[in-house]
Amino acid sequence: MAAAIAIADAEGLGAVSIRRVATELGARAMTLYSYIERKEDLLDLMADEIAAEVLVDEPLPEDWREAILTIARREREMVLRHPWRVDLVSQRVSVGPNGLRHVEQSLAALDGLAVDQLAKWRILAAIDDYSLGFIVRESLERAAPRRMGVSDAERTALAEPYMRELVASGAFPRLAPLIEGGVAGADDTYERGLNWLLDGIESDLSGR
Amino acid sequence: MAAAIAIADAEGLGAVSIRRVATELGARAMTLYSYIERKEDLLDLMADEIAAEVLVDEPLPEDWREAILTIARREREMVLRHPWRVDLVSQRVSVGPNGLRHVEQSLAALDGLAVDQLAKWRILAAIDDYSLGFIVRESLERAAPRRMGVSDAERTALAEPYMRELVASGAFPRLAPLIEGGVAGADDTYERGLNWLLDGIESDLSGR
DNA sequence: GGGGATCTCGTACGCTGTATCGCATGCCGT
DNA sequence: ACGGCATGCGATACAGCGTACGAGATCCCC
Repeated sequence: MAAAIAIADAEGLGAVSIRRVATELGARAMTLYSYIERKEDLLDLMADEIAAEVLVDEPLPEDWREAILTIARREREMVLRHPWRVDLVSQRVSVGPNGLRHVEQSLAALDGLAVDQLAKWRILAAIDDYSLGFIVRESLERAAPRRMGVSDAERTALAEPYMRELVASGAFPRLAPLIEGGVAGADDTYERGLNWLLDGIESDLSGR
Repeated sequence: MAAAIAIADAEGLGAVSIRRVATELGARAMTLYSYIERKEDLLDLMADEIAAEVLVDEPLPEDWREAILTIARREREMVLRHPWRVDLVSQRVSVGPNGLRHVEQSLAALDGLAVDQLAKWRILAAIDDYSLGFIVRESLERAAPRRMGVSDAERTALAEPYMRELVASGAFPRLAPLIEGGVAGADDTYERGLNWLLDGIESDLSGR
């Protein structure tokens, strides 16, 4: 598991093959099958292993919003450390021990709220959905240049006239200025969206 | 492209191999390489093709929240029709013509808002992130039973004692009742979360 | 010391994406 | 009408994948 995670961290999930992991361990491919039944099991184990990294050790803040933000930040940081996590997101339901501990801790963050468990569950689901979406998109944007390999400048060069044509076509009057100007923006995007969502939840809780 | 989409709809993205698509077209594998350079190109084309399905034909509602909801619903419906879309989400940045038209239309939904383009961009990003996260999670949950194939009952049988042990262990006091009771819940989860987010955005816009 | 269980892994099968190259076809200029 | 060339199809092949099967080696226990 540790070997597989090391490979994935360094070279991406695509580099994690049974043979490769075995080699890294000084063994042969089929040896791994003494410990796992299929490759998917290894992926599940990897996911749960890094899920431990989002667990908050110190006591959670009293304020539920601060508690949620603390956890959410750790989720994001974890994925930045292990970008391959997003590749698993769309294909494996991960409910290992550490994943469950994380859910339990997220529920604990809402201890102060005077609503029933189901309501808390729904609140968490919404927050998780936003987090997941943001993290996937962020990861993708970070990975995009790297994925293109050496062709980075080349792709940009190819994209240039394409963009220029789009702008010139006049079919995208609202999008065009954003492309031309670039959408740099500060890096507080994650927390801004999260706070919008928390604001909405809070105002709903307080009877709107 | 149409052949590939048909295969993916019916059997999942995993069934879309070059040979398979070629066979479906009465051709041989290498023939496809006359039209695409690599398989990734085909995937990009497929993604942009179905992106057309989220474009709203009729005029958008005046109210920006209604307009956003209209578009968001179409996104979700599209992915329900083509669940394999989520498999692409974590590996391809898709900016084909239809994808761009979709972005332009989303910006148009915010025409009524009195903020600059960058602010609109940020609002859209937050909404998109939530949508993406929800849709990925929903898709995953729908796919999970199917993915396990015949072992559906078998897996449930395996999971049963595991869950029982978790509940009994007392390590998950908040999670346990949710597991025991099941988390059915109504199916308006998507729009509830979306509305929370829109509430937060709106109150921010109105000067809080 | 014998025997049974356990762990390792050599081999092989069917699958993947795609590089290379031979062939057949059709169009074009003379 | 005919020769030559461009174009597109596809056969073959290669390196890689996950993993089923079963042989061999090792270790432990009676």
